[in-house]
Amino acid sequence: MGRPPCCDKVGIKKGPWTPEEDIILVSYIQEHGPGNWRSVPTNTGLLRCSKSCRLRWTNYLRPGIKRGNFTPHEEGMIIHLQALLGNKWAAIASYLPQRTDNDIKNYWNTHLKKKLKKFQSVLDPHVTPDSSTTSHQSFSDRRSLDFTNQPNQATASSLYASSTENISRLLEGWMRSSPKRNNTNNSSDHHHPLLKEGPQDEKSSVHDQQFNNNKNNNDSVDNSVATTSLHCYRPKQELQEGGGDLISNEEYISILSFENLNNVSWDKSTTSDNNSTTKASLNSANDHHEDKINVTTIADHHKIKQRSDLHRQTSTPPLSILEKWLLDESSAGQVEEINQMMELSPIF
DNA sequence: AATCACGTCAACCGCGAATAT
DNA sequence: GATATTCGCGGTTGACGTGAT
Repeated sequence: MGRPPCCDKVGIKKGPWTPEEDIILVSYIQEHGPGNWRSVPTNTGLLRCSKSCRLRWTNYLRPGIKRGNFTPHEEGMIIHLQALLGNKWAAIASYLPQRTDNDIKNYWNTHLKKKLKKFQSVLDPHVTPDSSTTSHQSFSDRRSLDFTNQPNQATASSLYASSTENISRLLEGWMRSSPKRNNTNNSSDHHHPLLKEGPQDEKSSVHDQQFNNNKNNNDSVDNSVATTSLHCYRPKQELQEGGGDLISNEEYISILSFENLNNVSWDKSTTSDNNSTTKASLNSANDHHEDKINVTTIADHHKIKQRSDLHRQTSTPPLSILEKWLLDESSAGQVEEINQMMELSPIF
């Protein structure tokens, strides 16, 4: 006996959401808070299934989402977390609060995978492009291959912006009126952003309010939805100066370092508060089984982390060294930093 | 100018886990 | 404890845009 569908297929609308639908959904969630998705379609009159509503909210309408180009730091985080956790996009997204798992997944599949392949072929022509491991990656890779397809991203961003601009403004108004976003008890705040005009000159208000802790100022200061502001990073220059795909000695060293990093559990360097795990890790630096256990531990941690995500956004938990680094986007000299970290650590 | 191929990404689907009854 | 319901995740699809021919 199969599981019944989440919603009646008859009369359910599919496909892209219209601004009107977005407004209805946002309006409802503002009043009732996210959750109880089952009741959303019936209460709002939206001809969408509950899953679709939830997805639309979590991936696009939820305040605090940053869209548009991924920064080099974000790329690095994704690459390393993917190497560590595998395709646990939700877990990875928990380290990038402004990015959705769907966004990260898409970015990985469309951009980073290719970069890795390209890089691997440059690094070692004998390695088959689709060799299973994706851990042989480094910031150097990012730096050398960065932004080779910026124009496409820019195009996509502006397209998105054009379709959701209204929602963006709508959300801005909401954020101003209800600082405790995503609070399921915020129903007392009945201020309707829909009925309020959101001045365009306050576009930075959406996610800045929530994630001030881990944002650097070099990052996009534009809205959670894409804006016309696009970035031009220095790596582009480096790319040109460095002669395209060729990598320098320094970068090569960095690559090797990251290989080491990925061959051992990150727990070894991060779980100072977990003696047993750390000990086990230290005692078996080359033991893959042990590594798996450690990775599992981290994955479990992520699961727990996800569950408390809603509450986490207002109270930052203690961060491990790794997490601190991951979330510290001001680490402009990340490559050097990581190399130093690994040099200092006997584990590496 | 028309057509084709490719890239991107929003959205859907199916499954498993979590929670409620 | 068993069953039903809901939620969340990851894989995949398909529409759309862009560039090449």
